Amino acid sequence: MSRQGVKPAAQDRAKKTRDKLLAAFEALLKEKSFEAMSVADIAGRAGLSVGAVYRRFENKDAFLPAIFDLYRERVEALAASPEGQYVPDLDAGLRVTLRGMTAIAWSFLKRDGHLVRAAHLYARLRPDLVGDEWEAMIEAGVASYRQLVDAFADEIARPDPDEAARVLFYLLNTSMIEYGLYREDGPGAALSISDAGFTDAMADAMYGYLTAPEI
Amino acid sequence: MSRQGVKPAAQDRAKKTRDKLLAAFEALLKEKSFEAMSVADIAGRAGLSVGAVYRRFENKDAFLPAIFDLYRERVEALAASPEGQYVPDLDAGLRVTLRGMTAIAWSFLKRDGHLVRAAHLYARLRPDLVGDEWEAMIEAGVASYRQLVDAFADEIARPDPDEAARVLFYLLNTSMIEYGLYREDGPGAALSISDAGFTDAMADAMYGYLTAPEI
Amino acid sequence: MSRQGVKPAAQDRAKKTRDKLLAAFEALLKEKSFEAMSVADIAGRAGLSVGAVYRRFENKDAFLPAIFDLYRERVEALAASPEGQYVPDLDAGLRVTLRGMTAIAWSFLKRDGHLVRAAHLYARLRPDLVGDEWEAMIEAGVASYRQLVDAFADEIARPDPDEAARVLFYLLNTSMIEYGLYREDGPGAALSISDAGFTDAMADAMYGYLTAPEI
Amino acid sequence: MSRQGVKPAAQDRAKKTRDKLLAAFEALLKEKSFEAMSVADIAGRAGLSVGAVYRRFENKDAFLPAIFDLYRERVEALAASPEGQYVPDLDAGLRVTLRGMTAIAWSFLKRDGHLVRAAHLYARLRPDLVGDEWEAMIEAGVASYRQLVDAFADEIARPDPDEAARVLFYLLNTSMIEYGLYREDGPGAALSISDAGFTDAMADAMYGYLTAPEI
DNA sequence: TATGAATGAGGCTTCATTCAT
DNA sequence: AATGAATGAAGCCTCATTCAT
Repeated sequence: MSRQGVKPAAQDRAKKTRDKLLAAFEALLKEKSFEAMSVADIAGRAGLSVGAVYRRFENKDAFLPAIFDLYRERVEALAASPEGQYVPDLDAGLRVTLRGMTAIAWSFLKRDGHLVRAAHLYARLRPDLVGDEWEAMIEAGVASYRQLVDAFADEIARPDPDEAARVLFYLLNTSMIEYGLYREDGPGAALSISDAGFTDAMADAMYGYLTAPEI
Repeated sequence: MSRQGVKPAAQDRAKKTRDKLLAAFEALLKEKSFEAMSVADIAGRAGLSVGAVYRRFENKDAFLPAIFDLYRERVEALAASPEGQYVPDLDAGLRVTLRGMTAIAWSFLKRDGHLVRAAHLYARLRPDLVGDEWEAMIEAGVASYRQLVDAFADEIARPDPDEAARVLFYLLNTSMIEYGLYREDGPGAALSISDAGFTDAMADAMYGYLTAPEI
Repeated sequence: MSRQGVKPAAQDRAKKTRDKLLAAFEALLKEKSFEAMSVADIAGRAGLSVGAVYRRFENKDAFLPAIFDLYRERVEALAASPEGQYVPDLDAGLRVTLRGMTAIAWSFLKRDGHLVRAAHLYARLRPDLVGDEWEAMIEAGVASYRQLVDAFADEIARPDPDEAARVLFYLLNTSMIEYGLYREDGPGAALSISDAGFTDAMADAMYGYLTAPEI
Repeated sequence: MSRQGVKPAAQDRAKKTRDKLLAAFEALLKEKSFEAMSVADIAGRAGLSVGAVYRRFENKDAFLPAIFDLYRERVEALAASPEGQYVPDLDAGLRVTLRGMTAIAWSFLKRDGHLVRAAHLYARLRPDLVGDEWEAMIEAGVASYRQLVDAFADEIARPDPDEAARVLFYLLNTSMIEYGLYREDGPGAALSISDAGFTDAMADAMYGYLTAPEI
């Protein structure tokens, strides 16, 4: 029987196995780092055997790209959800809108931070394996910031809206993640501030960047 | 007074060995991650045997705190050097001063980024071993920002100067490091911008944070 | 009922491997001490890889309790065999019966002395790991001596039959083992005597203990 | 300067160093087994350097014979002391005399058991290194028992006095050591008896052996 | 001569991967 | 297809011994 001729039932089963493995992998990601996790761990958590893992994944490293798949999936789910609709509220103004955005980003981090953490970590530790997984995510993010920049063009002093959107994307991600994921284990430990105070401060920084007049 | 029962000559040799090991360790840190580095690697790079490593370091993990020692050492060296003297130039104003600071931070990153990278990475991966290494560094950094905040109190809208200094410390570190160390392997890939453009943008964000009026 | 989720075939294989390892371990025990034996030795002797050892035994020390398992197994096999049936022969009398017992113990030592040696050695060297392995063996042994003490109550002068059985157990074990296992390497070197002469002498000592009148 | 020409002062120093090492070795023997003890341990305990150890002892194993030297030394000291004079008291009789002997042996074990333990252990574990250290000790011991056998020839039924003395030596050593040194970690755990009860029981066993009539 | 630093073989253990069933 | 047993390279660490100072 040809490869294409795999029966739907078999395909279903194969997919179900893969999903079980990915779910197990994600669950473990909440508990330990990728290195600290053995293939047997993943298999066991999925209720499968080690051999089954190697039927679905070429090797352990093949799980790393899955981090980005899951990450993207959650971002898209957020974007599609009502919660994620930060429609630029022109009446409220840029600053308030930015505060709304940082608050949403914060809640995303609280929920799916393990994926964000893993994505950032392995982009650093194994850049070769991560490859261009970032690009699609970045471009999607930048595009949505571009909408915001365009919507509030009046308030914004930056001459290049694309660059502004990119800096915005960079600043939001960077500033939120460090504190949201590693508060006590890095520069975030300097802060003694409430969560809302923090997200507002970051929004203000972005606001300041966007509205600072040319020197 | 010399260490009990250890002759000065022996002490010298011991120190020289330790220094060789630390130099080898730091060199390897530029090439690979701590996990990817074996004790034999460190010994070989230092021109020593494995046993010599274990005479100076209790175990492999004992090298991790050394990352912070080296980091601190370099920060102090910078602070003591003419280059590191960003005396608040009251005439130039806050914004220009901040740009000067981000530029200095940038050059530090270009030179000693491997230490910064390692410090951030292992603060995340091995928080237990890193302990309170951050604290002293953080407090020193915050203190110097506090001077700046006080010097430019007129321009600054934030009501709490200590909090402002802390957010400043956090923002500077976070925003510079991500781009300086991982440009292509994270959100930094969104940016297509010159180095100076980047450091200025980050300075502007900090400026914006400091000067944004209360809502 | 089979172990959860483990097919009988796999179970068989697993057991076979464990048995191979134990056989190899026992064989090595005849040649060298536990410390002198590496895990690779055991694996090699069993025709297996090092990893296979660690699938069946948590670590090298986990082999130590096996010494006692094997020991017990052999004692039980002896007790179940015709040779091991030293039914108290009331007509022959206590002294002759004791001589029969020491002779049986002697032949056991000649056959399974390596286990006895290892058991005694590691009970001394690693008492923590041996734990209460002795207890069951001791109580079983004491119980069988108690039968003998009761059977020959007429001939025996000791007032407390339980204590008598315990001293008997102690004396038999102690006196036989030293000479049987280490003849030339300890106090046993003092003796120049035939095997039968030795076992008879030990039996006489036990007889003397049992029959000595109260002072 | 020729080897013989070593000055007395230097010889003194050499001897003092050796003595310090032996004292340290013996002290460590009370705490841990020979294998568990490193050369650095011995040197450190003696307040000397590792190199100094290797100047006095060819290698670590060269300490093993010292166990027997110390053992012998203590036995001789006991024999020379008033306490050790178990002059056969003909009036008291053989059985009482034997009880006196086991009591003396017991007190020796309580004091110098660490040497006895080590001697027995390494005679087993390293018979090659121990060589004929036992012989002199054995012959000395046997000789003293021979005196006793001769003194009480009337009470003793054994036809061969030399053999009797040898069995006596063997039984005393063997039966006392096991209980005195390893009570809980071997057959001795079977006994629940007072110290005096134990030594008396062993004496009775020896008495029984000596007085049992020929069959 | 003494010190203690350096050596390096060898032991234990882990775990990604392969393979027999 | 699935299972889980087996493999074996590779890493960490110890410590007897040697050697530079």
